[in-house]
Amino acid sequence: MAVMKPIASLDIPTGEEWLYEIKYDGFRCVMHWDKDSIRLTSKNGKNLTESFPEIVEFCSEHESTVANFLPLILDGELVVLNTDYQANFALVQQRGRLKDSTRIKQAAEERPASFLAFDIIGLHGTSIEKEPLLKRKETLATVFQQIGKGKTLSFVPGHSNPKQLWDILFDHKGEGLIAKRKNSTYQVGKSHRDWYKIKNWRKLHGFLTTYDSQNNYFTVGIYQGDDVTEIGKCAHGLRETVFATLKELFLTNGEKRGAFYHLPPAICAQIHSLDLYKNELREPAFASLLPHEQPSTMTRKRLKLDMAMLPETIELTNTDKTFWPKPGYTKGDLLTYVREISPYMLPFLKERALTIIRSPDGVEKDFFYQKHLPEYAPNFIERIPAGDNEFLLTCEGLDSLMWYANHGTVEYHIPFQKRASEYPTEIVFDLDPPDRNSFPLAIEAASLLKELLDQLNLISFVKTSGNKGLQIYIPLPEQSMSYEQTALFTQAMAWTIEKAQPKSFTTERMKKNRGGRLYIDYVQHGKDKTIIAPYSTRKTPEATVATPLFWNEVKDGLSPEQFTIHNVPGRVKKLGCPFSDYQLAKQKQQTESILTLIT
DNA sequence: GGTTAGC
DNA sequence: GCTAACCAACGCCCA
DNA sequence: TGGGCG
Ligand SMILES: [Mn+2]
Ligand SMILES: [Mn+2]
Repeated sequence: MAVMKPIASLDIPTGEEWLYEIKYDGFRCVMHWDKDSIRLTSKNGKNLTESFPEIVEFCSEHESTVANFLPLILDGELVVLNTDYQANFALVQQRGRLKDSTRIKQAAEERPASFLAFDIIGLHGTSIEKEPLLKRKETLATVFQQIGKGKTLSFVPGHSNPKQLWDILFDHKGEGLIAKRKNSTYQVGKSHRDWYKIKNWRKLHGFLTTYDSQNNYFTVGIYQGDDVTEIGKCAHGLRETVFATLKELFLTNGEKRGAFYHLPPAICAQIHSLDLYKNELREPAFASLLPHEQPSTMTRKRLKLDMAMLPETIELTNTDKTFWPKPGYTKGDLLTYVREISPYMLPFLKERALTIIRSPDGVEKDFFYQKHLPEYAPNFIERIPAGDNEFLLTCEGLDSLMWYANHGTVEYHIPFQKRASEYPTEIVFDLDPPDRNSFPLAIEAASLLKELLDQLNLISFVKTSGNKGLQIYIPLPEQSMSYEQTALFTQAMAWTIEKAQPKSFTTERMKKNRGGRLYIDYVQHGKDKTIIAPYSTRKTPEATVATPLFWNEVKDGLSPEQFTIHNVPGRVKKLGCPFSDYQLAKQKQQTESILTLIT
């Protein structure tokens, strides 16, 4: 299926005539949607229909909503989304390779794909390629008004402010932007000057070790300790004269082995790349040569920081300082973690007054709680007045999060209500075993609680606290219950659990009276109480994270130490965020059963 | 981590 | 100019 | 009222 292809560009074209879209990393795909017939075709003509049954199923179910438009042709990107702004190419690629329909079905269940439509080129069976882009976008919007909101099939909106869009994209570490001329027609191929792609390149540092005279590629290496590791091969991006000089250098001074010419680490370069996947750079290209830099500085550690794309809004200090001595994680690792996890974590921090724990010299050194913003804090942190010329802490975006992390914040605690609201946004059960060894008690209690909540038809979520226990969330619709009501419910449930297994569970507050039993901390849910935020790091020796779980993970073998700043970002990308449907559940939650129970 | 009193 | 000291929460419960 | 608790 021949499609209109964007032309690579290093900078964003600006002006009134341009419309901007998020670029997603997936399969470029055209959807032919006719009555009782959905066909997905890649840009190379490959039929993808069988590989993405969830898309086909969604369309079939919603066919009646678009009956008036059929047959229609949508152009878009077939993706597996990590977040609204970042797609997971590795996963969509794996999906495309699956042959067995059972395995395809399973993958569609675990990580469902989305078709993100950015253009419509056929309507009522006739081509509308000659209509201007803005008109096609309007048509597309009309079609999607009928289909409705949904994750499986959605609409990529155009934006007029590229700076704003780039900021969002940067915060989410998205793939890039597409700039499209508003009045342009749809022209297959690349012979146009109307669509440009601007990628969100990571800029990393390495040295060149080998020249391959067969294909003109240079191998990029870095130091890993004293050893040199190769991370990719690079040919494009240099001016012709520079490239020729570089080639000549390798040919004359390099040690020849077959078609290869080797040099010891000396020539340094800045490289553009989309990502590092399995120690291999994706789409690397030269940005520039760095004649004044030392190859000894091009280390694995520096690569990690380069790939993290930490915001440059504030100066990030002491990135080498050890914060978790036991596993050897540094402040740089903390900053990298919060940067990576922010799209998943920020929704739970926004619009709430925070209580943080800071431990500026690492988790084994002095720490303190903080609820008020110091006067010297940057202006981009929103201030909630709290009398006495004091202001409560807020965290509305990545820049704020980075500022907190740079100040040695290792824990983020949040209240159950948003600022300027009296109503809890969720009910949370806090299950505290006496120690890590008793974590199985938390698994037991959580499973029991889950059964009870299921019987009440309540949607619940579970996370590790990152310390010793588990916490169970019941999202509530806006202003649906008061704290007085939720208190009655948490107390009733706590007593039910305690009564069910009094030898294992207790609501006794005094530690000395608990006798090795798990504490059902129902007091912890209330106004002005706080709970550790999802994905917050913890001040534990192992650098554990308060980690959202899938309910089917709550079983023997689960333990809090399995989830650390080292592996949680990867876990969330691979498995998805178990709390991704939290907002949806909040809307759908039926609280009648709770209200009945407490009256 | 940032600020400030004291040397 | 440097170092050291100082500062950075709070509400509820019950003996 | 202050120590325990989170
Ligand atoms: Mn607790
Ligand atoms: Mn310090």
